[in-house]
Amino acid sequence: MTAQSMPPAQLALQLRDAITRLNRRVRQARPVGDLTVTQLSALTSLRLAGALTPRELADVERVQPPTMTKIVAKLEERGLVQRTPHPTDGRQVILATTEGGQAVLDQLERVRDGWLARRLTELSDTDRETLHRAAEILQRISHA
Amino acid sequence: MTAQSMPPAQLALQLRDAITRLNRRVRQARPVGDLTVTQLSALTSLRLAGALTPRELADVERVQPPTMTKIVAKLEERGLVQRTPHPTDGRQVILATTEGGQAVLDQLERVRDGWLARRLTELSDTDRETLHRAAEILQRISHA
DNA sequence: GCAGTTCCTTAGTTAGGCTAACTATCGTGA
DNA sequence: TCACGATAGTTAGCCTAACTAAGGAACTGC
Repeated sequence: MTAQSMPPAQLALQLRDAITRLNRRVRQARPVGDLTVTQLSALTSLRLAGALTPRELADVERVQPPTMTKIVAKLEERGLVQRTPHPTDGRQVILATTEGGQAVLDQLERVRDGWLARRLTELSDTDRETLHRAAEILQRISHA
Repeated sequence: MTAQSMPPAQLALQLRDAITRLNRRVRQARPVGDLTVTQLSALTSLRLAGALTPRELADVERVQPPTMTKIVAKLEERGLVQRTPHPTDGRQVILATTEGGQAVLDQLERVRDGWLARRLTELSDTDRETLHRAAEILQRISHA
């Protein structure tokens, strides 16, 4: 079936099916240091940005602030992120990765998303190119 | 960045990022009759297959049997699926959609995945074609 | 006919999401 | 200047969704 003959509603179903199943699969594989996909994602975003407030990190991760409070609490428990008070605004907190957090991400650099990466290795260049373009589209959609 | 210059490990990261975020978004929108995405997915698979045992449905949905027990329990509570004993094997149960379940799916046919479908409508034919091909690849991967 | 296996369920845990409501701080306008 | 609304973060409580461990019931093979 081509794009011309597939209406958005049907594509939505197929796409949702694909992402929910793949999401389950990816979540099953807990790769690095017992961190979940969600925790790793937050940690990665934090390092990428350098330092963020919880609200900013919540916005980046597309979750509500209380959810980010929990995620950050888990990461802090493990000593992977650090909270420092904002220099001028007493309400705000600055989050940053610790050396331990950097180490975990460095390890991630080496291990990466093993299961998914292995599957991708088995694909053709064309398929990988398709997935790459699809990922860009989906990221754009998610931020709409 | 093209497929040639993007190694599988990096593509895996990008793809994982895209699907986890989109998954969060899709889960937020509870479309039909108070059913969750997970429940709808199971119900859809069940109708597609006609009738399945819980184990088979769990395999299709890529969850562990206890998880499927809970999902089926919720669907049964709402009268959307029916359990009948296996004719010869007393351990097994046969699951099938009820008329109510069919009705919900028919309604779904009409409403479909609203939020996602709307986003897809805004895309170009080329982008939709890309997503369609990507979904096929991802579905294949999830079952590997 | 017993031992092992399979199927399903129950029980309990954990992660991750939400909303509502609270505390503390900030900023501003009368 | 100070009272009050707005903002940042957390807490509390609830839900879904996944897991593992362990159990009972039924089947199967020797």
